[in-house]
Amino acid sequence: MNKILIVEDEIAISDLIKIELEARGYKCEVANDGETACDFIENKRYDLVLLDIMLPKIDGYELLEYIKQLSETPAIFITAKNQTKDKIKGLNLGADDYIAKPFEMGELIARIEAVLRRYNKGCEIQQIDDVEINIVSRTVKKAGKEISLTPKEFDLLVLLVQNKNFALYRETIFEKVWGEDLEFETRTLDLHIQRLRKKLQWKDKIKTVYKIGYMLEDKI
Amino acid sequence: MNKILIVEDEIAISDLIKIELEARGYKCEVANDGETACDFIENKRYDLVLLDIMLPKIDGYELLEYIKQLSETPAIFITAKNQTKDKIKGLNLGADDYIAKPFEMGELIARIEAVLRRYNKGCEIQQIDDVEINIVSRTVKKAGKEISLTPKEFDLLVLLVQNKNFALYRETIFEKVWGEDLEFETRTLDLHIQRLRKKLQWKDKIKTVYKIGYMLEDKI
DNA sequence: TACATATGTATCTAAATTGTATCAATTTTA
DNA sequence: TAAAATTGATACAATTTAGATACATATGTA
Repeated sequence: MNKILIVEDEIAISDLIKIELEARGYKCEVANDGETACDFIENKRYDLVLLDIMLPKIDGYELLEYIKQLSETPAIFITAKNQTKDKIKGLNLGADDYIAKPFEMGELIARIEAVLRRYNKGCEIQQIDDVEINIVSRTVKKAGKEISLTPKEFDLLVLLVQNKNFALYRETIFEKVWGEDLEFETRTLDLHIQRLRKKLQWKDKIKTVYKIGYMLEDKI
Repeated sequence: MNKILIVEDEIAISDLIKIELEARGYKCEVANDGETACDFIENKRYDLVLLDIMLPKIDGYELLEYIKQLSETPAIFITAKNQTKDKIKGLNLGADDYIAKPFEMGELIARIEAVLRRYNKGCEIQQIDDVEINIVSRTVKKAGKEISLTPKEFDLLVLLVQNKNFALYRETIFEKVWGEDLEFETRTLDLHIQRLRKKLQWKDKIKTVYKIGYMLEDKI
């Protein structure tokens, strides 16, 4: 399930987009001004950001730069002005696409899907330190040597990697890896973390966030 | 046999890539500047182009546009700069993937294979080790000697080959080979895998991905 | 009909994965 | 600092899954 942040000051429009996207199975959050958007971006993880250029206080360009500093989250610009200048400026700053108001909802969906598809391409292989994770072949190598992980271990690793530097709640991890069909108050998750740490020799890299859950730390 | 064009002005690097790729069974040609590359692209056919962005005379972006005008050949960008901007620009222009110098050769190979898989270069004849699979005549040879496969076995083999190094879910295999009209919880698939392994002497090459399904492994 | 081939079922066995129980270590909190 | 809460470590048991084998049912062929 992809999570999309909609940054748009016109509530009529943001609501419309939200409804349409949710009908198509996306999970949406709305920020009606730049500050709220900043706050969301700092504290949550999105798969894509829809970004209006004309915003009160902080404008879309600034916001985009900020997003790109923090993460690799793709962004699509929305603007009222159908000006080529804006288009160029947006794309140069790192926007992945651009759509002008008024737009057909179908076109927006198509663009969102194109961008998400494009981003997922590059994600078949993830590299963290000397560990290479191949998501499609479900194999893991450390320093070139293959490490054998069990399915649950692999799924857990992928979740951690895809949310690196982001503390994940035990609850969230259970939901994503086990699918909430398991009792919550057991030592199962800890055990799997333990096994991952051992196999990858990631004693310190997988951090325990006391009373919260776990996090994969990947500083530059 | 896939043909790859390497466009890279640093001869040390282009040579290195060439050697590694040829060791893995790709046929390679090298162009050390944009003009030579143009010339090659006009006159020959490639399955994939590796494209350095920083080139003398004609740069990688221009070259990519030119390639995409002429053909549907997929392209992967190589660049020294690990800048998000470049990444976006490249992908927007139609690059299929992106890799930053310095890179692990293994990662480059994986990305090349991912792109080729995506393009599904529908080669009529596929070669895996000493096994030659002719998809149109539906015949299989191992070390030049014909192996007789049943229809289901052949379909299964083709599916595995066309998705090599890609873990296929049991469910997916059932869907593609049997067309979901078969009970899911049986040992049928396992049995067919077993028969394929025996006939092709591919005990280790067809890997069991525990709790997931099967994968044809074809590295190096 | 008898036979060969292809394909699926049933069943048992071996192996791998996953979870439970328990206690030790660590961190927080009072 | 002591008690409480939380997480780490270890051993083991239960469960799940895939491999192997024998056999059954088609389906077409001589």
